[in-house]
Amino acid sequence: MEVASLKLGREFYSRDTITVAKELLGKILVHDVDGQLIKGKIVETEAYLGLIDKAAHSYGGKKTKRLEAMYSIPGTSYIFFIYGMYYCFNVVTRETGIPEAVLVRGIEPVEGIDKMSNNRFGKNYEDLTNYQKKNLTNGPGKLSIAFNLDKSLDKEDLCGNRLYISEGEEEKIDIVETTRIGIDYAEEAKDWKLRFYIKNNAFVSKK
DNA sequence: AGCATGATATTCT
DNA sequence: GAATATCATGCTG
Repeated sequence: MEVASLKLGREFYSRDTITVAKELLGKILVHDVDGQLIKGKIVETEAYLGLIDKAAHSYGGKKTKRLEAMYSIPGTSYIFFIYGMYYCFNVVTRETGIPEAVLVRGIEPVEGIDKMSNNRFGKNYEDLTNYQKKNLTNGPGKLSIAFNLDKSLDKEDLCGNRLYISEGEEEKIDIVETTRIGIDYAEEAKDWKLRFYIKNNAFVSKK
């Protein structure tokens, strides 16, 4: 039985990107893979501010085939391929046509943990080493493998039934604000504090 | 523990 | 042809 009210709607995504990045912390990412649900709590995000942000792919309003998702309606997924090996999952924000997004960098497994561990390491969770358990979903490339996220889910509507985000538990979340990862080339933008994570959470990629 | 390196392919110049 | 919003591995000490 579906509890539709728990799913985040268009109005959640069509707001200021920094607000969305912070409020995504503690929410639950859900991927329905042929009826089998993979769920995890979002614990780390980064905001990418399109036009003015040299770290963003869409800096200056650049438009290419790969960036189509960023110019789509808020609540669209933007999944890009990087370093010849990994996918990164983003959530498009703001009004349609403003190319801003939030990168999800860390997730704490909630449901379907054996599916995640098989996607990552080819075995069930109980057979993982402690090192593997710790590294299951603590990074953008890693969580994409665990959640089966790839190019086929680029431009997917997160207000649909295949891939979406739900409300988490009612809880007080202690947010740390700091600089983003892997964008040393971005000049002044590399010092902007646009990375947000839940304090003391084990699935944050980097303190 | 922390650092250096290599893997790998799509995208854009 | 170069760069890349990363990760795993294999050193080092």
